[in-house]
Amino acid sequence: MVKKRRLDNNGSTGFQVWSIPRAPRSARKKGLYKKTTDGRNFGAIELLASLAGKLLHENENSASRAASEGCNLLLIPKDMLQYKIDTVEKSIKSEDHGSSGGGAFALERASENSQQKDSSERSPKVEGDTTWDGTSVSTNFACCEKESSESKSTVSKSVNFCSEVSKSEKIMAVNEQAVVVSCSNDSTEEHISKPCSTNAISAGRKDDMRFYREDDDENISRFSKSRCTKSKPSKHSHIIIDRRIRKLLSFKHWKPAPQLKDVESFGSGRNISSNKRRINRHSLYYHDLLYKRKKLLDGSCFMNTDEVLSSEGHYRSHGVYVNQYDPAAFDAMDSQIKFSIKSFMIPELLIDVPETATVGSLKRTIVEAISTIIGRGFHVGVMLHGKKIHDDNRTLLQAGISCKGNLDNFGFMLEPNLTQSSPKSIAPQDSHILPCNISQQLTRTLDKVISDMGVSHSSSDPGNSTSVSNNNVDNSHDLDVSLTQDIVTGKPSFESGDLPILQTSLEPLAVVPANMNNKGSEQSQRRTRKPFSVLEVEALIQAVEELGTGRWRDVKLRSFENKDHRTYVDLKDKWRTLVHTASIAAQQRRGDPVPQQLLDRVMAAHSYWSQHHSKQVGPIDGAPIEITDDPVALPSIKV
DNA sequence: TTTAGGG
DNA sequence: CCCTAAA
Repeated sequence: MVKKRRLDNNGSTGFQVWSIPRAPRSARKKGLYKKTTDGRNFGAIELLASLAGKLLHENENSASRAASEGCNLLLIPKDMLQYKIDTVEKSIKSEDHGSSGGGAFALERASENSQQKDSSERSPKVEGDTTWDGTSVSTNFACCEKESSESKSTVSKSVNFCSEVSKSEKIMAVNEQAVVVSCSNDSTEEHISKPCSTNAISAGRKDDMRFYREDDDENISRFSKSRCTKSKPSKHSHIIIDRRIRKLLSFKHWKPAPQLKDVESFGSGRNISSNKRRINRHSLYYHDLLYKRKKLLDGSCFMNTDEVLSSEGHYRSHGVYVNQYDPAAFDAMDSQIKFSIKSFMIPELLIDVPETATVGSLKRTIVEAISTIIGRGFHVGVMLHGKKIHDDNRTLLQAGISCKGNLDNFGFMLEPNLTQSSPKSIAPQDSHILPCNISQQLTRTLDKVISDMGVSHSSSDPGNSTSVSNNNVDNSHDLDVSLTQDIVTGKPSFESGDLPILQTSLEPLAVVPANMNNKGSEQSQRRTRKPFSVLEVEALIQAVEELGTGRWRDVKLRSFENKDHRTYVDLKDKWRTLVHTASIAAQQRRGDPVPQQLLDRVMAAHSYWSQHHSKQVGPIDGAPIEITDDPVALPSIKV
């Protein structure tokens, strides 16, 4: 899935970026959209670069048009930028000269030049109804090219990158005057509507995206950090890129910040997942996005620009984001450009909290630790299983934190504290970049807290103690890769640009799950494994013996009606594994052993129902088949 | 929504 | 367990 491609357009700055183009599910499923390891696939930046190059030679009209639709995005090499700024400034004043779709046009040509073949990525048209008040919203990218043999530029190039992908719209969201953007799957609607308020726009200027030199992490190069305000609308131009780019660069890397209502059901990923799935196709897309993102973990692919996008297509106005640059992640690739959204980062915080500490003291500890870095103005909430722990007087032990052990459902929540809000102290603009990311650090902190406390498995459910234990093992194991995963999964981040929300929103900013390093968070969170008990297995076998396979819903209704955590899909899966288990040597079986007797029944029922069409002639209640008397039901030896 | 399978 | 094409 990882697509990388270098583009050297018109001899201008070459961009290289990691991009994860999407293809329709069907295409992907059928392998029509296999990744190409030779990097033949286009990259978003490549298109952007092409565009930039083209734009350099386009007339001002294009720029004007672009600026008028600045909700999209811009990516221009810095050296071009100066040029564009000038031209845009002029043309903005003279208004749009009717060069509708100039940007798109450029893009189309660019795509041709870049040998873009994918028909599904046909050059789209600029949305005619997209409006823009002409005010610039800009986000800066400072990029640093890694020196490579093929790179012409030996020195870093700076790029201005203005797009919804990165900042502008997010910032608008901050002020709750968001540009409404609804994203959806390929070839469907996207709406960029409502011009952003200048107010919102002005907030965007704080954003800053940077590229780091891979080989010089500590000496992070910062480049163009220009900003735009409503007073200086044209400081940065905007060039509209079509929805293709938008999808490439943004949607697949966006993730919504959990709202409290989502968080409330944090502990039941299933509910979240299924509910989300019902909302609309946006959420479907989102869900898919997360899924893909999750898959990216394996592919070491990343390009993270965190965004807030609710399933309704509205930006949420609260969220804590941390974007993170992980050198290690890049090491795996010979990428030339690394970039990271400027984030509000916090150095590692190690906090020792005794098990007997109270929740309140834990909160205070966290607040203290963080506030020394970002200042006051917030407080920390502790979430466990989707519920805020309000009783600060309870100890962690009493709160169940030490007992649960399962950090899946444990997290912190940074909340604004209006009484102490102080923009200056909270949002140190252009603050130095600290080496760590808050979510990660919170994670680590929490992990440490938990580990220091020593996980006491005083679980009341003996059947779960093992899984609890396993979870802890997993957590510690995953810790090492949390950085990468943060990037890939786009964990909520804490950006200076977002910080103003701290003063404007009463709602929790976000939940920072303690184990953000886990594969999924929020709605994509995998259900905690719940092994089938022997009794359940027996019930399943019983039901299948009577109903046959292929009637999992009936099986569910019959024997697992009151077990919400066992879906018919689960039952089906379990049966499949049972059949498999029964067919392999006992020595190869894992997990809690299932009595051979039951496995024999499994094989018998499986054989029987594979010979009989369960759907049609399934035995009825009270008249279960006598499998053991059926010749074909004899335990099969075959594998 | 269910079923059936791949992962 | 998850995900999803098909039915």
